[in-house]
Amino acid sequence: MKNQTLWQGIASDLEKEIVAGSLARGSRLPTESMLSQRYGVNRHTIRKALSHLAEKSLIWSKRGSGVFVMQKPTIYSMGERVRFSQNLLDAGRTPSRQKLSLSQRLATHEEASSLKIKKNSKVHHYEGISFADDEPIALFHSVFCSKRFPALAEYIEDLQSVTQALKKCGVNDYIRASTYVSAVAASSLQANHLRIKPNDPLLCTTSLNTDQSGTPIEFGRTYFSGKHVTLSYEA
Amino acid sequence: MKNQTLWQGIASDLEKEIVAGSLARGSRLPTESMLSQRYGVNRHTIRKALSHLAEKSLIWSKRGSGVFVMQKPTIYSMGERVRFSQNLLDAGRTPSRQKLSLSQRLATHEEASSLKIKKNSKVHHYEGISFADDEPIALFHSVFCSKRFPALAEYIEDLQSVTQALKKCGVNDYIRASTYVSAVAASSLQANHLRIKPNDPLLCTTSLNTDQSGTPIEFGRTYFSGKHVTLSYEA
DNA sequence: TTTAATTTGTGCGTATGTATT
DNA sequence: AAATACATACGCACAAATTAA
Repeated sequence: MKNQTLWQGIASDLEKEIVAGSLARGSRLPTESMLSQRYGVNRHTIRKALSHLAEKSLIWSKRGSGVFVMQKPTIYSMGERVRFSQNLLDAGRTPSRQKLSLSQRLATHEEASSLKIKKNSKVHHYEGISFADDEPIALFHSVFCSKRFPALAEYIEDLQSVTQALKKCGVNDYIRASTYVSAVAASSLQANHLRIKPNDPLLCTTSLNTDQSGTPIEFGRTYFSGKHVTLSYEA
Repeated sequence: MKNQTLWQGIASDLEKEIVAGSLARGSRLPTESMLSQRYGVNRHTIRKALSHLAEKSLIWSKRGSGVFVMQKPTIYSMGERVRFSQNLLDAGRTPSRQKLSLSQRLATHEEASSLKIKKNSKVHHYEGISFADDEPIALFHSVFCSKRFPALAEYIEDLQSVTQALKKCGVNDYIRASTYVSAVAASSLQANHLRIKPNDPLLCTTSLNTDQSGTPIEFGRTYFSGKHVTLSYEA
């Protein structure tokens, strides 16, 4: 480990602290000024080291706020009932969602056949970003039959929860009927939203939820950041 | 595209020149000093922009030499006769190889069964890096039956070519019998050799070459950098 | 609600080290 | 051996976002 530059030494030093746990996951690092004093180097040198750790997705920074240690990959359970918020709470994370769009449009062929509705039926299209502790971990978009759930959009808008909105529509429970998983590379747009790099691996799940009678309710795709999420298929 | 910082504007400017072709693939960029004069900014600002383009694998820099535009992905043909050098020459690239190791050891079960030799037979193990225009594009390792080719190692050492070394051993032609392709994430060691980031996608090919009579000659794996190589299966 | 302090981000200037030409 | 070109590092100043008073 000789012949290291200053920033390389500092970066590997901080990395050791992170993997050892003395810098806890999710915690805030000392400020750049603090670190530059501690190591006796210029702030730019600290920033170069931090930049390297950020590239490796070990930390992420927020202007005006601080630099934070990335959380461990989230284990996302894919059982019969898939509930975003509960999954994250179970993993000890704080869930939140950001709406990107919520509108009505005509169903695609794939959507119509999956939902078992007529082609060119109107559907609610809900699209957004899922966060865990302010870290984006997934992009989702799903469609619901407008005819069956006329007021769903308003409920989602108010409640910020698909599960709660569906309850308002009389659907007290829904079941994951099928899930397909594939691996794709992130587009630049997706990468931007998920704060990762383009072409980073994404887990793409295509899923269909039905009510208890087996009638399709929701069809959608979710792109999980491969760095942050591990899908789990345990019973 | 408003509200851009200086380095962002310069980076997107240079990126446009690269994709448009006015900065040719493989060519050298103006020096950082030149660019800082051209754009009327400090050299550090140029370096920040270049650093961003390097992260996107659009350019790469060599200390003391210059900054170069990355080559296009290499179309690597996987026809009946797979020849590393000829493939690259066909693609207009300059091929070279760097030996990492060349030694003898016992064949693994997989290698022995593929080469149709007895288990625990000795094999030549040849491992290295393939370059195109000084850019590493693949890691390879392959094994040959030591009993059949006793002097192969010396020939490879001298000739730096598997095809030529095999000719010295009396194999004037060999044929790709089978190729399996999968996608894996780069280990840190692989990433280091290929100048990419850990977990970047690699194309892993497992292949078996035989002579004209169908007798196995060479069994090996090659890990292509997904950024630089596209495998082609055209006839 | 407004203000002030804090913290990260951008940018310039300078100097020196190191590898290549 | 000398010039060139990228890499590292220090110091200063200000902008932009956040947070706390």
